[in-house]
Amino acid sequence: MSKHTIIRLSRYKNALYRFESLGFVKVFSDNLADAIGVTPSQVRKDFSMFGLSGNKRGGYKVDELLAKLNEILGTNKAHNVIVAGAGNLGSALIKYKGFEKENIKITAAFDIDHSKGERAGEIPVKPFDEMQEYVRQNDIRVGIIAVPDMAAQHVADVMMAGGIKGILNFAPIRLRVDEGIVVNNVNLALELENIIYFICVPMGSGKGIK
Amino acid sequence: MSKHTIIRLSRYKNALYRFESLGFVKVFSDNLADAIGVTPSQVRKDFSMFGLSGNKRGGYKVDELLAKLNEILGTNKAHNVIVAGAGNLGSALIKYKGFEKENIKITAAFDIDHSKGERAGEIPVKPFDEMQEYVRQNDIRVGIIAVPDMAAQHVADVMMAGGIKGILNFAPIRLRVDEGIVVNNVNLALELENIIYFICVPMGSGKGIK
DNA sequence: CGGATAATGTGAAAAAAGTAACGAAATGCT
DNA sequence: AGCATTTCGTTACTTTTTTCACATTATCCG
Ligand SMILES: NC(=O)c1ccc[n+]([C@@H]2O[C@H](COP(=O)([O-])OP(=O)(O)OC[C@H]3O[C@@H](n4cnc5c(N)ncnc54)[C@H](O)[C@@H]3O)[C@@H](O)[C@H]2O)c1
Ligand SMILES: NC(=O)c1ccc[n+]([C@@H]2O[C@H](COP(=O)([O-])OP(=O)(O)OC[C@H]3O[C@@H](n4cnc5c(N)ncnc54)[C@H](O)[C@@H]3O)[C@@H](O)[C@H]2O)c1
Repeated sequence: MSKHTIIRLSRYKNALYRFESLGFVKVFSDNLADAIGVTPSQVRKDFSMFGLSGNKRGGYKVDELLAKLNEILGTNKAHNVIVAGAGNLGSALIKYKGFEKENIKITAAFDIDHSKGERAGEIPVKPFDEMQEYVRQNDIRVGIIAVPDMAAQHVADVMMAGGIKGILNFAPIRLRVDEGIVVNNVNLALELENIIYFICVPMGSGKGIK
Repeated sequence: MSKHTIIRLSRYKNALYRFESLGFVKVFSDNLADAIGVTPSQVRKDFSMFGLSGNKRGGYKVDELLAKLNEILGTNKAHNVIVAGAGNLGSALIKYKGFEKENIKITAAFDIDHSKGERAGEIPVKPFDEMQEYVRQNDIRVGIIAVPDMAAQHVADVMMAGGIKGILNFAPIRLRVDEGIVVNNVNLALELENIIYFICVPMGSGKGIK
């Protein structure tokens, strides 16, 4: 199943929560399409791929659809996540409350610098040495890498050794991982570069215009 | 030109810097392909779309290719960027040194909370009221949104009113923007959800397997 | 110097993703 | 109840993206 499809499912889900809080009890493919910026066909096709069906004229029932999407996406169950690196970015993530409403909970952070222990809110910042054992004991499946580039591969290796299956990586390098390990990279410099390219091109050199 | 192509160009560029620092003077499409995880054909096709050419047997000269990529991507010129919101995420961004090596500089941050002024390093945190004028006077073209969801659309509107053309948005909402404005969204909860889906599926319900 | 080789550049083929179109079924209205 | 209407679900089509394949040409080496 394509990654893009899954991303859209998450977006539908978020849109549905907004519709729900607005008092909607049913939605049409048009509504969802507008909400996330795709065509109604796309919505229906995405749904049909997962056997999500509505009523021929009544659209989709918001609560049912939400329940099914949460089940498909795994967001009906709680997921515990750890963070490696409690520096600038790591502490921002630790303090963020927004993950919990998606049923995702950061349970611990790990850093080689012990002094980071204090300043990161409620979530404990533990010594990095303890990470692998913590991961194993608590059956953690997802880890976030927020350490400097040079340390990222090593951290990934330790995560995998502990049994982690998915990594969200903020370091601007390509991690070498075992078969079956899922890695999503967030490269912010690259996002900015990308924006810069697209705002420069239209008035730009003439190169690169199709 | 496709966004994905541009992202790959940025990746090639990063890989090339690493090759350069390793002493490489020329590279082949194979090297670049391995480095960023695509096929050699893809590399050559990407390059050919921008008239980037190498030598039939000697590959590509690293320094020349880098110069051309930097020109195409706009990274040969410095770009000034502002941040709205100097909270957890905003301050992490402000303190990050990594953007400067891509010739991107955060010149100011803006927050409605004046007390944020102190704790954000060298870059000044100014009152949000001053943002629009600052953007205009300094000809800022790119803004980063790191304010709470509810404030994000308003911040985007002010940015656009000041003349900003590209937005990197961390708030988990879809911004409504004028024609021609480029928006890149970074939705971290969604990235985590996505990872969770893909690590759950293989052993999962059997649903959703193609 | 000339043939062997290795790597490019590109057009054609394949695959993937997205869009449109339309029959079928549920709803509401008279 | 019957009819008109609306919206789904699915199939067929279009567009985009990626991969393949190979002619072309620069380089190496005897
Ligand atoms: N801060 C940002 O806004 C930002 C933006 C883009 C990318 N990034 C990337 O995110 C990562 C983290 O950035 P940051 O600004 O938080 O850096 P930082 O230097 O503030 O924090 C890194 C933390 O990792 C810890 N650390 C170092 N080596 C470690 C190891 N082997 N094991 C465990 N912990 C270790 C350090 O003690 C430090 O606390 C970097 O790879 C950076 O390139 C950050
Ligand atoms: N912190 C994270 O790790 C994280 C993760 C995912 C998403 N996000 C998103 O990033 C955004 C920022 O998150 P955060 O954790 O830094 O929040 P935060 O609450 O720490 O910081 C938000 C800052 O924005 C300021 N602000 C509020 N309204 C404003 C306005 N109208 N104009 C200017 N400034 C204003 C506040 O004073 C505050 O300093 C949010 O949209 C959040 O959903 C953050």
